[in-house]
Amino acid sequence: MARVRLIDVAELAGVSMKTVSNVVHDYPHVAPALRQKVQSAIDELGYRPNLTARRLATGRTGMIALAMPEMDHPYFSELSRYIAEEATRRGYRVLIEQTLSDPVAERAVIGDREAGLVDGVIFHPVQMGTLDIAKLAPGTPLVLLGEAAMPVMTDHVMIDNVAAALEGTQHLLDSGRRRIAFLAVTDGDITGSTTQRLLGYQQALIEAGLPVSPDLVLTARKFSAEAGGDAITEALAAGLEFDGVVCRDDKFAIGALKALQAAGKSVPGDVAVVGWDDTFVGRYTSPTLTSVAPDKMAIASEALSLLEDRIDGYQGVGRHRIVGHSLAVRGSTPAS
Amino acid sequence: MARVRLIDVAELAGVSMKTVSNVVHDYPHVAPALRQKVQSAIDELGYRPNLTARRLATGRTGMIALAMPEMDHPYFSELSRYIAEEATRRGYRVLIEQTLSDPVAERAVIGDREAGLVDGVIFHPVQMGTLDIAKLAPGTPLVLLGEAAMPVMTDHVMIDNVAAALEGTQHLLDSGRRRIAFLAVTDGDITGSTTQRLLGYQQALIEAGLPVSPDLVLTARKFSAEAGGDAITEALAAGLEFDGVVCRDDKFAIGALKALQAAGKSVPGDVAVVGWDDTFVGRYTSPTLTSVAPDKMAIASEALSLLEDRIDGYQGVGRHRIVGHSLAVRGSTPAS
DNA sequence: CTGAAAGCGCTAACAA
DNA sequence: TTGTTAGCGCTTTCAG
Repeated sequence: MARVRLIDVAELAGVSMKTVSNVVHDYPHVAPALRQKVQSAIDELGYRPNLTARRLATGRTGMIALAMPEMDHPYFSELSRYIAEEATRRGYRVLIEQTLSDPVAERAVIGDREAGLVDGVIFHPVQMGTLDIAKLAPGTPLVLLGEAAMPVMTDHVMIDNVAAALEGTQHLLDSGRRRIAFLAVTDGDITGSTTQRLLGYQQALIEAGLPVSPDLVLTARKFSAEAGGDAITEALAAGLEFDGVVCRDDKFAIGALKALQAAGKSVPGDVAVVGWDDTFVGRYTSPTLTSVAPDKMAIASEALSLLEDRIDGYQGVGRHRIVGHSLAVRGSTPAS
Repeated sequence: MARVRLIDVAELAGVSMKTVSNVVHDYPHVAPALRQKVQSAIDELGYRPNLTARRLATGRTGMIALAMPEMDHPYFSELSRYIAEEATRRGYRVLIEQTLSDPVAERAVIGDREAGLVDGVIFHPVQMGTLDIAKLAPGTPLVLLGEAAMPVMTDHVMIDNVAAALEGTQHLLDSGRRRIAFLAVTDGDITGSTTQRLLGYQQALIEAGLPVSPDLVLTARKFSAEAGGDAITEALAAGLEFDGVVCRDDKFAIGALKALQAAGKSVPGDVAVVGWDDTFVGRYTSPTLTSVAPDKMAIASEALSLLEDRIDGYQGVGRHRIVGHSLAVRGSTPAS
């Protein structure tokens, strides 16, 4: 019960604190006999080093913070898992910071009024612009995730959104679709992901010699499957014709799937659907969902590499890592 | 850059550390003039209190650990979200501990060789029995989640699995189904959730005067949608007839949905399906999934209440909290 | 290869 | 109301 300290072990073993510490840390140069004696003292007392004290002495916490909008959003929960695994592999523990896309919470993540909590932060911003971030960022090592505008001073990991959107659209074009819509979002996307994806979509149309019609860009009112579905339903009601739709997000795509079916359209027969993030859910809708698949594992490991550099003292300018992506082709698009 | 300490602020402001500390903590009795002076010194230096040092001095970390099998499993990610929110509300930060159902990782959660990391632990065990847990549990405040066998010495939050399974089965019976299967899991469920749910299922059958046939208890080989689907497919191939199935888990239910459709059975026409956990995915399958819905928010708040008691020194025997559940009726079962 | 002592930055009891 | 001082438990020079 009463907590045992290093010095207690030292006394029982009849050695100094340093020696006990050496044993605890598996230092090479300790006489076997001593090590033995110390170890049994440790066992007998049930000694467990106090991490807080160690941290104060070393200045390292062995923890990183992972700040993201929602931990139960499929994309973020999947990404978190990989980040957690990678962090564990590298000897860090993960502190979760859920921002719920709240600007105040986002500022708190990096402009934190307290120090010494974590060694570094991996942050997926939604509301904060890169300028804000650069301005507020304290000395804490920081790596940004997601599509925050490129010219940032901070380290940053993302996929090539333009290329990915182009490929997704291309896939639809390959199967003969000609009137392809894009399902975007109105608000809450300051970071420009939608813009970049839209760009890739338009580029694909242009390369195919097709017109880029603003009518075909639908916008959902919020980040939810329902809102995505509503946008589709309204477009259909307004008489818009399209035979394919590239969605900014799997959630939208799922809503779209439902809305299309409700409207009597077959997927992919009448309308083919491409989602984004290759989320777990997309494998269980019907039809299953074709989706742009960011290499989540690569995002996790790149992010941790960059962060670890910073933690180890790297002070250079912001680095940008583009990691791979692919298109997970499933039932919502015809085999091209 | 160079970190600023309390004493630096004190010197600049020409006061003692205690006074600065008072200001930082918003202590009531500080002369306004002094407070002002100290505050500007804080701002000028950009002072931010070092949490690690504070912890060492106070003995409280302000953090709790949340240990669960997989952070990207829909049920756990949803539950985590509520726990994180509740924790934030109560002033705690959440450290994530992903066990991946690995016995070694599970032991590490509570038998940790390090101390002083967190004030308490919320743990959803999969592999560890309650005896193991009780034996290993150090002085750390601990609350268990999930269906670990009841007679534990530790605090524990769960829903009434027997009753919930009974209601789910009852719902099927109400709509006239008579050959109702139960989709269980073979391994990896030491904690007895399956057993309790099976019990409720059987009880419902008995109350309805129906035979309890072991043939109707199907078992998936692992915890995945695929495995759940396979179990259904095999049962169908073996000529088993059933018009309803209660699944131990939404994942199984989702697999079942797919397998039934693949076999040409309509849902809920030919076979009605009930899932468990009322997970996000169930709202986007087709048909949508009827599912037993644990009150996740209640689980989160009860768990935190119990844990906070323990953190505050409560030493009594293990308490068990049964929180509410309901049945989210959707498209996979006919309106009764 | 092992021991002694000086911090790490903050809190809190005790004085003033 | 404000200042002084002794820890919190561990790490880490620097001697021995």
